[in-house]
Amino acid sequence: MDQERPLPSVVERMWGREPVTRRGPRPRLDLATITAAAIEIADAEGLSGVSMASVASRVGVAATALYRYIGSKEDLLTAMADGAAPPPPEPAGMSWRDYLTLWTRAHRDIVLEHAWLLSVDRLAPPLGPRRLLWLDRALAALDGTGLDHGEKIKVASTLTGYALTDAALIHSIGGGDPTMENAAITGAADYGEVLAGLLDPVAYPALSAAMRSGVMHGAEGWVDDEDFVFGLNLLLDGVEALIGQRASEKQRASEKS
Amino acid sequence: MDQERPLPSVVERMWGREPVTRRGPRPRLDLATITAAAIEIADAEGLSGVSMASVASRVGVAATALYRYIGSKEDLLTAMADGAAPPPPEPAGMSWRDYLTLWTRAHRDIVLEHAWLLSVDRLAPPLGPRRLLWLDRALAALDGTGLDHGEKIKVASTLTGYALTDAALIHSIGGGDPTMENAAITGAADYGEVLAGLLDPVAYPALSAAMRSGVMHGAEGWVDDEDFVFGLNLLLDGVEALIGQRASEKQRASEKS
DNA sequence: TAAAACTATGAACGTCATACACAGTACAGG
DNA sequence: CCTGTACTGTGTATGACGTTCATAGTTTTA
Repeated sequence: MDQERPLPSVVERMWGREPVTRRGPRPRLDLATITAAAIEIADAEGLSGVSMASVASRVGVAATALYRYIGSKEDLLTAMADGAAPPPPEPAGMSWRDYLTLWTRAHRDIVLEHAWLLSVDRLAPPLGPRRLLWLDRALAALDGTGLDHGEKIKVASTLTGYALTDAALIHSIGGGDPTMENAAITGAADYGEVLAGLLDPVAYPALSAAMRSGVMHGAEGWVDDEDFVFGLNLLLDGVEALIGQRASEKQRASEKS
Repeated sequence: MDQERPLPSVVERMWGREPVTRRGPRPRLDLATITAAAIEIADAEGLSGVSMASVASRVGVAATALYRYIGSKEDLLTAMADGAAPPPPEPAGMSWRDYLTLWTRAHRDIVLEHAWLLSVDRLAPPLGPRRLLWLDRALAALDGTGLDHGEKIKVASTLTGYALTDAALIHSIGGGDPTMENAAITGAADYGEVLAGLLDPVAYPALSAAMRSGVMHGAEGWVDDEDFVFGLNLLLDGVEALIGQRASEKQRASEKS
């Protein structure tokens, strides 16, 4: 019943806890170089280019050698998802709102730079050191707002979800990377036209009205930073309202005493 | 240059546009029964149980017969993602806010019932008839709020993202389905403990403070409906503020005239 | 009745993740 | 210094899977 839970060994390795034995040949690899290689491949060729064989050959070993470091390909993907995150921006005296805006946008940009994250990230709570550092900074930004720990975490995870949603939208509509894999739609204009052609105005009254109105026509940037800020502000306005509510609660309590 | 864009043939078939030829043996299948079979398998065994062979055998044909109806497994997954959506709730005289709350929760519940959607859904804009019906109803609920079409769409897509985020959170933390595939974490209590054990309080000050505070301890429902409503209200408060802003703009314009 | 158009089949291929036995290598203790 | 031990990378093998293709069978059209 201690904290001696086995814990996925990949997670251990992500935290630098490589096994401590000093016997046999010195390992030629470590988890970091493996994941770095895998990330490079995924960035260049998409996730479908990432196979055990391709990663192994990039780091110069046989395919099966990787299994000395990771238990399965799933583990590799988990490690990649953490490894793709750079250090978070530091909240150098910014307001919580400015920082979280910056934080969320940066988060989204990472996903856009590594579009394969959209296919890897199951939105599961992170366990790797890099992703947790991001979480930490978001919580830190909310210090002094009167929110409790649970609320802060929920705010952060909601913002994470928003970053992912926005990235997915930009990627699937505007993007059109050459390395894109599920390129169902090639541009915003197409999407609007296709929909307009498919929709029965009786069964889909509101949607076909929207399509006829010409939103989404004109591919150039109907999903742009303004739209990102738009949706984000919906959230942050809500957060701000909550903070105000907590503050007034606290004030009322102090008046009472 | 007409709207005669080829359009993924799966999409055509999702809309019931099966080819019209009347020669040769009558087809024994159609896309709907194939996707229904695939969805049943995915619900029962998870996404990894869904192979061309397993789906084909469930509908009683050889594996390769499926390729008469779908171009690839990717197409099958696309069709599954649409087919898993039941008809949306109808806004029987509800306020936009009540309806969107209902809508988002129902959306999330669908994802929870079909957890494999988390791995299939790339958050790409939908093209199938069922998913678009959901979108239509959300837009319809926002009629009369003064928002323009683009804003309505952005609100709906933000809510979609929120539903997915929340479903992912519940699934990965609380869930613990037997059919779960990437069961990295088995319960909320574990998550908090594991994190508390891993974190260096110096490098992760805010996060380890949160962990020490005991949030996330006690697996029973730290992610519950209250939390869902909490985050959702952040969003809806923002939407409400926007609607108010649009309304006052309109009023000012009419005063001026 | 014959051709045409379409359907399902079975075999075959290439790719991939992964298991396993083996060979080589470095440290520990005598 | 030397031997055992524990660990690392390799090669081969296997089974599952997605997909292609030629073929045989079936229904409609002419």
